[in-house]
Amino acid sequence: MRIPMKVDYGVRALVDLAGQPDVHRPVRTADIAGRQGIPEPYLDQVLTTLNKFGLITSRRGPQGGHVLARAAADITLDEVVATLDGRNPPLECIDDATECALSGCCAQRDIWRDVEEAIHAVLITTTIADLAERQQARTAAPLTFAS
Amino acid sequence: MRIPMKVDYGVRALVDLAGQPDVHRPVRTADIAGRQGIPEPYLDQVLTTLNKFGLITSRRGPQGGHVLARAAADITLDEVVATLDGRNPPLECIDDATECALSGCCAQRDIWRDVEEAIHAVLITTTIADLAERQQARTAAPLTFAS
DNA sequence: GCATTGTCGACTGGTTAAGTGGACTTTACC
DNA sequence: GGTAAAGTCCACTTAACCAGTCGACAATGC
Repeated sequence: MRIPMKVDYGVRALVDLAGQPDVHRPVRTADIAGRQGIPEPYLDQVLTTLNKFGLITSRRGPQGGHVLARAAADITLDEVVATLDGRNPPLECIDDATECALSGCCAQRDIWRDVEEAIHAVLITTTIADLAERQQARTAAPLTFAS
Repeated sequence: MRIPMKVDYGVRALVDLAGQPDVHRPVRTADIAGRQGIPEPYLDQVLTTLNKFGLITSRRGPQGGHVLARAAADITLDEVVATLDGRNPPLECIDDATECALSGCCAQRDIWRDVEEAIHAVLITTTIADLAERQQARTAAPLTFAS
């Protein structure tokens, strides 16, 4: 039951983009990687798939970089997960009943589906904008216990 | 976000045991594997760890096999997952804040924790007995659309 | 044309899902 | 009581997948 690193990195990158002062100026992979502590060559792959699926738009060359393709408030976490994790159901049989001969009378299947829906419920109600906002509130007024 | 096969198999095996007419007679690995469509040598490993962590008790030799160590109603899915999947948090930083230098002001962390808790909530309210009951209701009165 | 930056593919190391073979334990039978 | 068979237990191997690295290529701007 782990969140793939791809997803974590992808969300972090999108939040980073959403938090830029000028949302239309492209941000370089290296900058995001540096700020977010992500191995750059790997982030590279993640951003490429985000671009391919239309969550960001990327421009090459000098002054190139990545920009959110849509308003941050329009990008739900659920969509990011689906894009990067390839719409994987938690178990094969949940989407494809033929995968398991016992599906017809399988009690577990309901439970795993409940789990999936519980996850879905959390992810669909959260947008990149929510996270960026929360993030900014924290960095602006960091918790200083020792002041 | 996948359920490991170990977990699926483990749950299936426990439900199988709970559904036996005589709960105190040991059931062989091969029988469970056959009924549930699980590769036998792999189920073997799963049952061994379930035994090691006290969810079942196993006896070797002729007439040997596996028996639930406790009442099926006392075994929650959450416990099975924890036993077989080794209490993995969805992301390192959730249990161990030192894992990520940015934890202090990381907005995502809350969300992943919400996801974890949503999963937990489903799993902790479901017991092996629930599943066994549901299972028996289905096999007893299967859906016969064409009658 | 050349530096800069994203894109793409191959490659490596670790983890998971399985399969294989053998050791160990208990029971039944003679 | 000794022995063979029926079982679980345990260590090793293989194949596939994920995380991460590296290097060649393509596009863009000056």
